[in-house]
Amino acid sequence: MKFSKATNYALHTMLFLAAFPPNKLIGVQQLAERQEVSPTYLSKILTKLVKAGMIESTSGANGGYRLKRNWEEISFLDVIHAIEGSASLFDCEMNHGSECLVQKVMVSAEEKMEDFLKNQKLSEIAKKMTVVL
Amino acid sequence: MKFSKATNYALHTMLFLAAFPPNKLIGVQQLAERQEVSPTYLSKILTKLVKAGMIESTSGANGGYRLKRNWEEISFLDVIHAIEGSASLFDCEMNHGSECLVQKVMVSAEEKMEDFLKNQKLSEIAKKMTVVL
DNA sequence: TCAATTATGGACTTTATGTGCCCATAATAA
DNA sequence: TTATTATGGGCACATAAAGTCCATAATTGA
Repeated sequence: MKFSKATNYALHTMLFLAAFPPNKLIGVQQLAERQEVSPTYLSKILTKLVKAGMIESTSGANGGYRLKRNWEEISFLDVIHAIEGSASLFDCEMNHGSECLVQKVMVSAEEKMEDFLKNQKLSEIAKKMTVVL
Repeated sequence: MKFSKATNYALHTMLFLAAFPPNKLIGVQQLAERQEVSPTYLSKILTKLVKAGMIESTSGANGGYRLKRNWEEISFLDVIHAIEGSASLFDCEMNHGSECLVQKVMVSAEEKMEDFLKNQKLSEIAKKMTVVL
């Protein structure tokens, strides 16, 4: 039961882009260097963010990534779901058909965490950060 | 990012024991049959609960497991920590030394979930359950 | 005391997933 | 056209979860 490193990379990348000059493109090379991760691996993660509609990419020389217009409303939870999926953290598997009380409690617990993460907007957190560009 | 099946088995076992006649011992065989899991695997999980001080075991014929005296105060979170450990769900690993804002947000989120689980006492949940002994 | 029963612990296999790399392909700019 | 950059498939490695097998210890009952 751990958040993946991929989620960590995704969150850091999004916050970095939030502090980066808007509309300016930045390549996966530079993003990868900052986080000390291989560009090939990071690019897989970025592709997921593209498909989730959070960032957009441009191929070719001087290409790269940048945030999409609606980025100010993107929350930590959105990023996490884009990388890890949105499935419940707890599967009961027993009690086929009938509802499981354990499951209900666990799902409620998970919702407490998600409600919090839903309110952590990238734009708000980025303001609090000191990013060295 | 998933809770393990082991945690599921542990929670179900604890709730079953809570609905079982107190002081009466029940063997791993019967507990395993209920949950459709192999007795050898379940016994590893039960040993963790014993070491965490939640249940006690007796070897030999007619031996088995039962709750310890303080069981009414045991929460879901206690059981989860006994099985999965108490480490944070999120490790930043970057920003050696300096604090990471992403890490702080994630830890806060985790605490929201844990605060909820801390208040879900086995005794309370067991009351709401219909267990067929 | 002996045999049956039950938990404990070590070592192992299997399976799944995360992490990371390599290379071919597509798209774009100079 | 060539250099650059993203995309995608496939492969390899590491790690952890899930589960098995067997030896050992403890306890009960005959």
